[in-house]
Amino acid sequence: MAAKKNYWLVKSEPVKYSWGQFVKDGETVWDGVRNYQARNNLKAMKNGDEVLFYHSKEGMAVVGVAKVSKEAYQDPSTGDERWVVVNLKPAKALKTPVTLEEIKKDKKLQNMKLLQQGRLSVSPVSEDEFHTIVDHGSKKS
DNA sequence: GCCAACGTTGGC
DNA sequence: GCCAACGTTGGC
Repeated sequence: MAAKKNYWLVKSEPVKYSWGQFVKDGETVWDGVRNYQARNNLKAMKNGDEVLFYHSKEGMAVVGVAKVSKEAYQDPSTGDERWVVVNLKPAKALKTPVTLEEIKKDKKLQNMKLLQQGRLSVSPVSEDEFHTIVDHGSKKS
């Protein structure tokens, strides 16, 4: 076991699907991804991988951490075989949301895909970046 | 609400 | 296979 764990970041517009709703649901199917890069990232997710949950537009902050509870499978919301989904479960909420502004200010986070490619909805995060963010989120600001 | 950036599509 | 047009996303 103990294959190396990977880290990711997914975004959602809170208007559409918020962290609060996610926690209430207990588990969700991450569907609606219609972008190849994002799709490839979904496919690379493994059970137990940790995923930063980011609110785009309204909020613009990482608000919690989720875990992959089911690896990629065919998107049930479309017959198109190209698209896949994963299941995610909330792992823990961040005490303080880590805002985009804060991420931009942190030297260690300058290489994040989030900053380089703002529009990508599922992106890889390095272990360092992951821990840095969770660190920010566990502090009172 | 606006605008810029990017990805995707379709015509050639 | 290339490139222009279009649509969508997301920050401000």
